[in-house]
Amino acid sequence: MTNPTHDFRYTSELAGQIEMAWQDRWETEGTFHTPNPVGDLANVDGPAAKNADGSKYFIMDMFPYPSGAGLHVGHPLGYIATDVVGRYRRMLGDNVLHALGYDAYGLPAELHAISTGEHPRVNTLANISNMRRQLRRLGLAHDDRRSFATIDSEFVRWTQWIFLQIFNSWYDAEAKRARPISELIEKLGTDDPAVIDEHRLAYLSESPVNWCPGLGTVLANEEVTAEGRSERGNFPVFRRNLKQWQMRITAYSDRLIDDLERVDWPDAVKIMQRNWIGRSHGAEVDFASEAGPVRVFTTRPDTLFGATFMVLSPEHPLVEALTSADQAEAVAEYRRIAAAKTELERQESREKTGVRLGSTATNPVNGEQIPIFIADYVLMGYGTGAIMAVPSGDQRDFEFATEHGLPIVPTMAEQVGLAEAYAGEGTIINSSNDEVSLDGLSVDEAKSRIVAWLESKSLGTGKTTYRLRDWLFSRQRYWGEPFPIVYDETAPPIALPDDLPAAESPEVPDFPPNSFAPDDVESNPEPPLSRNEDWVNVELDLGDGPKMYRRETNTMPNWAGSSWYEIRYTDPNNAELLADPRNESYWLGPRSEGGAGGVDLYIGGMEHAVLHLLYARFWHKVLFDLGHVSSEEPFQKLFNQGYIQAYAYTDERGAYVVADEVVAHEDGTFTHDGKPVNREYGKMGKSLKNVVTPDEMYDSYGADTFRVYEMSMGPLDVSRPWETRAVIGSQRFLQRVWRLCVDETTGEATFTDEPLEAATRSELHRTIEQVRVEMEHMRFNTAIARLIELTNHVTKENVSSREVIEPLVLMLAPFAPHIAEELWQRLGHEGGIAFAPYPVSNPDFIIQDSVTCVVQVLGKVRGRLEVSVDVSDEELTALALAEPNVVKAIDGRPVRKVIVKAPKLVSIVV
RNA sequence: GCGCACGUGGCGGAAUGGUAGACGCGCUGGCUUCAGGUGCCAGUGUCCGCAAGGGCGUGGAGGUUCGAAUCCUCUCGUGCGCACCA
Repeated sequence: MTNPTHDFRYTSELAGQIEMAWQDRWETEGTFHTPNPVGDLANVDGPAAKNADGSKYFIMDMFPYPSGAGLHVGHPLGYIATDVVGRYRRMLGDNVLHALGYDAYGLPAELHAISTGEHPRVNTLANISNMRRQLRRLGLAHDDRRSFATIDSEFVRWTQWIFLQIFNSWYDAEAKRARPISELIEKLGTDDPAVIDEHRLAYLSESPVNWCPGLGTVLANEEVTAEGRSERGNFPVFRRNLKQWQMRITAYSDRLIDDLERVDWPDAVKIMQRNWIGRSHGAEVDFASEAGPVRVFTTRPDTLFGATFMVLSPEHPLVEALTSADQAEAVAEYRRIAAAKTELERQESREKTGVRLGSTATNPVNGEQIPIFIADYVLMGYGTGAIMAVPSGDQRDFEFATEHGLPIVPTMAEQVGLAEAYAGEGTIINSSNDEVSLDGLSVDEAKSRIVAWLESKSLGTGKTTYRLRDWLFSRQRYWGEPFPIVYDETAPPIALPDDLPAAESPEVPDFPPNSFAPDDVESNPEPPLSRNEDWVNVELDLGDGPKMYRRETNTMPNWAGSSWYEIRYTDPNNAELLADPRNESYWLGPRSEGGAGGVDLYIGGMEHAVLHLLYARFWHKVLFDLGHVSSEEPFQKLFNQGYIQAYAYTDERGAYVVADEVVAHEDGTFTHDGKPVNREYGKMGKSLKNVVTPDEMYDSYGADTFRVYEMSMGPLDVSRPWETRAVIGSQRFLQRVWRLCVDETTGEATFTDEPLEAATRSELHRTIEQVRVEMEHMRFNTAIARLIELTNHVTKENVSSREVIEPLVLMLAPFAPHIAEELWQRLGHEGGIAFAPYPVSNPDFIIQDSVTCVVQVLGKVRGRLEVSVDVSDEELTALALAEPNVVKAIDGRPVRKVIVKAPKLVSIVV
């Protein structure tokens, strides 16, 4: 403290002392230990016990990956927000569950292990403890008894258990739910693996998968970017036929789409999930050909009469059989070129190239012989890999037809005369045969009529297809959950029974690199675990006496742990069950009949809109079907927080310079070391030299100031730039609040027991009312603005009555809990503020005897009147028309109309 | 190309169709200080004016309305998502 007269000022040093003292006290007293209905966490000593009968409220953050780089100021944004909500709900009397775990499997730890030779667990645990320290200093009200990491052997055990539940179940399409595989065995009357394994929700299959040599592993579709590269590391990805584990997420396509209606999520995320699943309704239609029926999928069966040719994907299995001798060479050449193109090249070229096969197919609705082509704009991976081409109704077909001189037959009145395809609504024309006519119908009517006709003639069926593919679930990594699967000499996978110790990762002494040159197409996946013969070969007694088995050597993707962790928070130490049903249903169960249930508030970034959030919903639904959870959805309400961005600066060579040392000039330019630099806006990162850490904020301002600043920067869901120099404003605010209670020179209490004057009391109750509304809508920036206004008001008026200071401190508590606890104690309260009741506004105290009335003339404000709130329309009109400035603005013109919204507005039209 | 957001002072951002710019940063002036910093007080959209007051202002152009940042149409720009999905 540099100023001797202000020994008791709320400085960063004092804030730090207060904050750490309260953090210790919360920990030793178990303040945030939340009671469970049953089990080891049922009884708590702390103050949370008094909320045990309150309404339950389960909040979650998207848990962090414990990266070695530690946290920057952007990371805690969501954690502070959930903490504010949690602390607010506790003060409302809710029983709040809030804890934080760590998503600890992942590639960075494995790469670090490879480069250092140190076991990834060592580095990961060190990172977790560093992150814990950084987060503890923030004062988050977490129940630390419920924290875990996905690498904990107890947690892994349950991840493996869930895998086996999925492995041992099948999807009953009629009942629209998963059922135990034993019921399928009973139903089919066989336990032959060749039959049964086909139906498992987790299954091994040889199919085209994404092979990424650069990472040395296969990847899920969701992990591959549109450019055909890995989301992590940006390495090229190749399609390869490999035998891998898959999860039958496609069985849940409809439920994953339909149940989006039952959750409170941002539309943007819902739309992304719907697009990703990509459901389209249409029909499959068979076109007769010399090689047998060629089946196509179409969403527009109503345009069948306009199908003037067919196009197969170059990889379509019937291509050879349908190729005539004189086209054989051209077809082979086209297929060769198509095969050599990467996915990206195929997508980039929009030219409608293609080759005639030389044979024809029969359009089933009119018997016409139409030519068959192959073209690479038709993809083998969607629908049936073959289309009927309707150039009048599909722009791609139109372009192809124009290119190759093929007939274009309009089937929509709206398309006639257009120089392009017409895909909208309208009236069908040119569409009839001897048995059925679609002419004059709308698109929807025509669709159902033609599908009915096709079905009656066995020429086609109504059909729904999806873009979603099954989830590729195995990885060739060391640092992931091992599969609880072994093999004997007869190939089919064998589940390790529950009572046998599940496979733990072997302690491998070294981690040889297992990736390949990024473009090495010839390379093959090679699971690191397979090199460890001692681990791979294991003697087990699975019922037929002790025998040697080989373990599955692939590991699970790092999405596994995050696909079910919400369940474990409810009962983290349960050794017998995933979670006791009484705990699970209390915290996650539906709040009302027919509800989907789930976490009450889940806050995290947009980047998981598809990946994590889709996988977690899928696993949760399987567990629901199998009776292990009472909730159908894992997350009832989702909120995407924005990101804290930062400026970075490059010098003339393009190298990043330390952002902290850059000087801004009045003309909008920036210099570093006197030399001009360029500013760019984006992420915070070590390599960009613009990282600001929470630790720096704790040192310079304290955790409370940092929390208030992050919450007051703007709406939570909007991204915005970090500005360290603006943090001071939040500190000034807290200093003013402090000064209301504590004399900066003597440290003595400054508040009094005097009652408030009516005007200030009115201000207070108005503020309480407004702040409550803002809190309910998570508009923390405006809630804080209201608190600052109240503080400034009482500071200016020199009011120091506890009647206003106490509610102010209470409302401040969710944002700045440490200073609030400290002041609450100084105000003479013993019990701590975390569970003190949130202030309630009394409308009787809100007085408003006069209000400013605005007088508009032709929409422009021309005068203001101080009037009583209950002024009558007539009175107000008279007052307004008499106001000198208004008279001047009317300028003698006749008044045509007066609109009065008493008491706030009069609008005069002349 | 398609879809969804979003464009407000020097900056971050406030505004149930009704006083545009709450709150904060910055800036200017003052007090405090040997000084720097911290703190406190006052001012701060822009143009004209000593003032009273007035003109112009929410990316741009139209429209609806007594009244539009807010609703509608078009347009420009930025961000995000999807992308030959039949």
